[in-house]
Amino acid sequence: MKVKDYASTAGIEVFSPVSHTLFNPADIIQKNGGKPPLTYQSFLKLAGQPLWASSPLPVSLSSLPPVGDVGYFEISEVPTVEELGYKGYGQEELSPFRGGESEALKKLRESISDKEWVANFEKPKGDPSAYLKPATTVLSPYLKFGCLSSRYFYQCLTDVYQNVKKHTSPPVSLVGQLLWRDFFYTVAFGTPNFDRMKGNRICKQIPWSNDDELLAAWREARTGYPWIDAIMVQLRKWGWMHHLARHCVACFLTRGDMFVHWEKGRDVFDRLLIDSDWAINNGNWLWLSCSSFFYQYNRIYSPVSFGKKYDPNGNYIRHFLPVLKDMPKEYIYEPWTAPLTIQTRAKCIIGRDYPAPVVSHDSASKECKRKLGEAYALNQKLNGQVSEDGLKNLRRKFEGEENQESGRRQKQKTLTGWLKDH
DNA sequence: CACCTAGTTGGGAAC
DNA sequence: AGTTCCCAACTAGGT
Repeated sequence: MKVKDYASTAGIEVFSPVSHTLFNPADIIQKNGGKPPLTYQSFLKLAGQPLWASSPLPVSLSSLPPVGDVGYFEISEVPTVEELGYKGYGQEELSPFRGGESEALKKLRESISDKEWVANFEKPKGDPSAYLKPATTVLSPYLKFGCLSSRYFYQCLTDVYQNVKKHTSPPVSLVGQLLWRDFFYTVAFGTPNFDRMKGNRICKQIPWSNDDELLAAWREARTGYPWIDAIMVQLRKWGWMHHLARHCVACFLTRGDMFVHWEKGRDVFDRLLIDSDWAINNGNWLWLSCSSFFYQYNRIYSPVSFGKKYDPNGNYIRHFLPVLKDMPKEYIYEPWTAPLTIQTRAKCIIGRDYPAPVVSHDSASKECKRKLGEAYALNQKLNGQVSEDGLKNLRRKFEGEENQESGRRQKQKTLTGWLKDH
């Protein structure tokens, strides 16, 4: 199919009529003076409405290329799972998600058929422990492989929004999720060495440890923290887990507990996720490791309480870690605290049937915070980001706000507390 | 009905 | 899109 034919059929601009993304990253970067926007909000402002979105969806294409017409390349056989290096996987180990465009469109229609659900969608409010019916659309693998067009998805969502009274907005809405995807594509496209720490101007330089033992325990789902290990089993078996579940394990590997380099975790996700996408995967590892975009390194996901608040009974853990299925719910998130009689009754002795924790979250997370604090201070010094004058300005601004608010507030915030929010 | 106590909930601040 | 601690406010039930 010729680009011009498609464009005239679709009634859209001749430039980039077909694309993997909603916007052209180069356009956004150009609008921003040559540098990619580094916050979602600034990205939204630059992006605006996509030009093609006001046109009706193309209902048919004038022509399709003959099967096998791929220009200079020969079509080769689709490699088998074994040929791709995934040996020893039984049928029950395979992802429950089927591939292909038909499946993608079926899933899309199912997802948008509940208009109220679409209108009220708010990420990250979904339940990461929901596995019978995931809290999100699970359309990411189809977007990644091009089985589903992000532009078509966008227009379908716009149609739903037009037929409801009110709907959520970016960043939390469903359209907001597509925009997150374009945000990461744009930054990734415009940032040299985006996929590594060294030579990457937006990445904090942090002296991550090189502990292969800890990395292996994380990768192989034997950290001793059932919430973490269950997520890693879901990753291995399904190739997909909920957004917040990914947050928990990424935080645990890097800045939360193990202090292992985010590039190592990135490689594992890249290999095992069925939706792994270079820009989005690297972007999220930069985010979760507090290397870029997000810098609140004190906010650490608890490997115990985070999952518990969604799934107090531990059903998710019981499903993905059957060895713990008879552990009483009082101990299932911290089985090493269960008395031996309970462990015996649950047929799960810690240290024999299921590992003891490889790190103590309490001390490990404190140590991580300390190291991040040091690394941040060093980065600041090296980059000269906060000069003496800059600090004075911040102090003046803080005192100004404090005076304005002191009338209606009894307690005073400290300067350090305030600085963290600004 | 006043008063007490234990337990729960919600918001703010520190880390 | 963090967790924990603390305290005020509130509830339920008992005396």
